[in-house]
Amino acid sequence: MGIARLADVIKEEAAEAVNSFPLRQYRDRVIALDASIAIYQFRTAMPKLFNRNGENISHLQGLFYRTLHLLENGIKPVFVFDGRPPDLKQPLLARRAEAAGARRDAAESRRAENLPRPLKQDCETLLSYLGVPYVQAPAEAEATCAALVKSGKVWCTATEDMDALPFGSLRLIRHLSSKKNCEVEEISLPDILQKLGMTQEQFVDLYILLGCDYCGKIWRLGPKKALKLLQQHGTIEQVLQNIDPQKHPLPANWDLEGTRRLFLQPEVADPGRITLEWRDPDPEGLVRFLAHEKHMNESRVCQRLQRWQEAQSKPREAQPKQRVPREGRRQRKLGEFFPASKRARPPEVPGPRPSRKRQKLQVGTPGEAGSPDPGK
DNA sequence: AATCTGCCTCAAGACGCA
DNA sequence: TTGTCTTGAGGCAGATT
DNA sequence: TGCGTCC
Repeated sequence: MGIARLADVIKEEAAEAVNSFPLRQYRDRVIALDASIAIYQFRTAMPKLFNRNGENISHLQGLFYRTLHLLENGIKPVFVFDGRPPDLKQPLLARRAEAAGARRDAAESRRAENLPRPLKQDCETLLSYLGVPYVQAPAEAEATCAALVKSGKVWCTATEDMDALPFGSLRLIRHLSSKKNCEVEEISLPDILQKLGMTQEQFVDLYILLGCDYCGKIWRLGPKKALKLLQQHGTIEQVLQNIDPQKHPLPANWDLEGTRRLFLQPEVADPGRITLEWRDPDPEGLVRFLAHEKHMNESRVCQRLQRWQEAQSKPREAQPKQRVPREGRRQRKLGEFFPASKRARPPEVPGPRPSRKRQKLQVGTPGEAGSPDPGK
């Protein structure tokens, strides 16, 4: 995969493009996250948590905790859901499916990339109660994240996946989830291009030569040579004319043009038609959904919400100028929602579902909020 | 000596208590 | 009743230039 | 800080 290689190339050849900032620097920033990757992580990295109905709820717990963590830090998250994987990815998915063993039909492999439907709906419901917007991408989530960044609606993409850079995300941050060091690594695409002396088109060519997900790689052409040759000759076509085709055979079915197009003109949600709005989390709805409907441990949910609310009422260290009345924020008191002791659990049945108002894309003002540039 | 490939492994999330 | 074994990163050996 | 637990 080109991902590790690209990270290495950037660190070695364009170290200036990589910086570390404390999470606090991103207060009031809008950050796009690939929902599918996050959810996949929660389902694999966490032990399986089954509620009394036998449903796996790892992803809900993970998403709940992580999102609150972001909100507590003043970050405005936007979750972007994957759409249909591009056709060029089909061979890759098929290969994965084949490697996985039993899966045989194409439909199966197609679905493997997307989240199962109920899973996704649960996440959307949870995000709605958290007051966090989400966007459905027509194809690759990373591509739509990049488009949102380019449009200015979003400050950066948070992902471990380097794909966002060839898609044109101007800023990419990594290690957002690790809570320990609380330091986030930010990679600046313009800085990379400047340092490498490349255009975005050439950068995409570089990514292709490093061996991206969508097409194979040229035999015996590694990161060092690929970079040097591209800087020297400008395009892959020119590079090919300057290497020995015997020693560097092309991969089979190498769709160079298709892959380029995929990165340079990807199918994305139109940022102009998307408005993002954040609301305060709805504690009552969260308890109803997570604890009563999904049977997450109620006291855990309440405890976490309480912590969140305490953080809310604290003055912000990041903006000492702004005097926020200590007690005053318009948060309602938690006690109103939660029975003081957890014994007051309502009867089994969730009853009529909490009105599942689907907020498609919430309307409101984009979180274009200005705080000083964390990037410098 | 530098570079590339292949193969191996490991671990992965967030909480709270000690 | 309940899954799955993916994905990326780092290290090392050995081949190729 | 490390480690057991989360359903």
